Amino acid sequence: MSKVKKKSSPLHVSPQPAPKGGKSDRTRAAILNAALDFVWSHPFRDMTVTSLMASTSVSRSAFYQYFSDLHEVMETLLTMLQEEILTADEPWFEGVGDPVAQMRETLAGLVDICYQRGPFLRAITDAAATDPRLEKAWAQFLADFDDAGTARIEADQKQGLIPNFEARPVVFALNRLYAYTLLQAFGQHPRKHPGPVLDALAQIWISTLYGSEWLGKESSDLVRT
Amino acid sequence: MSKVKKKSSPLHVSPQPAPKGGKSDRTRAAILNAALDFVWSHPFRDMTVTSLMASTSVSRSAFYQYFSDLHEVMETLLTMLQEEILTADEPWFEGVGDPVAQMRETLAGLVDICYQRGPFLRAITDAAATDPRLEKAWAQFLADFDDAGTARIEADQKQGLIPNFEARPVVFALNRLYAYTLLQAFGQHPRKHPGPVLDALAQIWISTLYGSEWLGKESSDLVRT
DNA sequence: TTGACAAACTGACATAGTGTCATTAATCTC
DNA sequence: GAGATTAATGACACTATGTCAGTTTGTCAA
Repeated sequence: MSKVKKKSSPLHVSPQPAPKGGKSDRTRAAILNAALDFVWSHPFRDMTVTSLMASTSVSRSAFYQYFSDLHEVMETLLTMLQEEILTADEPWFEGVGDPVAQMRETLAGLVDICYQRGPFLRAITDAAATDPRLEKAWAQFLADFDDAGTARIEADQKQGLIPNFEARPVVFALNRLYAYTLLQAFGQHPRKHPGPVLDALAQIWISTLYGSEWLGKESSDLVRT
Repeated sequence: MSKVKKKSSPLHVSPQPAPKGGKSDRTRAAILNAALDFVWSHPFRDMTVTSLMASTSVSRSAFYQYFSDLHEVMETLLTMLQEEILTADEPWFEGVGDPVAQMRETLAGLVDICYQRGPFLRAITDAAATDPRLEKAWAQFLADFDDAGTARIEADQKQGLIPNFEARPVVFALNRLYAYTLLQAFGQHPRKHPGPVLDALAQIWISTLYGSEWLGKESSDLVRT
């Protein structure tokens, strides 16, 4: 199940250095990297086409041959993040074994990614506030988790592992819990420590779904700080 | 404890029609109302000073005698919302009686307000993404709830009503759960039905803090739909 | 009623950022 | 190396912002 994927640089994904297709888009990659660099230490609202292209070797107008605007850049980066997340281990969403152990592992993995990518994630949601397309893409990103989580819970309910409540609204709320807690904890420097954040999230998910009797051991050692 | 406050119009707060101080700011009120009207049916990103002032009887430049920019308008409205919320009943945050019953009541009250003000709340957070001052104000708004919730939980822990975990990170997460679930459920037309949303939130809060044995009756009848 | 002072408002301007386009420069192919 | 295709550029038009000098409106004392 787990494809081993080489972890990319802590600062930013290196976007297709020698891509497929017809175009030899070194400039495109430079723009994406410039955006990642920028967003690591500045809020998205301060990003302009001018400031972005200043850190490349080409002129401002070249930007428009690769992207129609800044939001399209962010949308591209969101897609990359999505791939990174989908490649990671998420046993709870698919597995059929011990749900509590799988839940801990899944939560820890997502916390780890969001800790690494915090400011960048933050930039995506900030950007989504000013663009309908990106807003939709972000909403869809969350909605996919809603579907997967609902499916898993309904399966566990059939097995009697989880009491019979209406799964979808609970998953909706738990996913917003997840996304926006991580966003606010890790989206800005200085980031909070991931340990206590993970503990809190695991506690809430597990006691809501499986009952507080499962809350034995701390899980913060599953994430590298 | 509960001051009875007349409920303002479902569409928008009527901002100080005959205020204190020196200025006879009818125009100021007109601007605030125009902003509320606008934001009820359009995303904040489409709001411009021109479009706002078009629905008043004065010119665009008059705007700048009352507010330095659009974000300051939103900040003013956030303050009003804050007052509305602080005036509402929130027995859980202050009370000392039966915590589960108080929790349900508090949650129901907040769900109700957020349902009424959904698109407006949404506009505030969208606007916060593009302005440091407003961003800070919104963060402080949430932080106040973090403090109040932490205090209540620590008190209940001393009484043995809640197990001894570290309260602050859990409250932080639960408040993000709360805020962003309501925001995404009610922030856009068509809004979700408040009933299932409240049920999900109550279930998560109560089973996390007091244990799932308290999850007897549905609480959705506490909110008017 | 008039004059004078302040408050409220306005039109015109300077600025910043966006997105487009005709043109030039670079690179590849034969 | 000539021609063709791709990449990059500078100049322009446009939108929205925020400022300011100046005009209108309202109030009140003489």
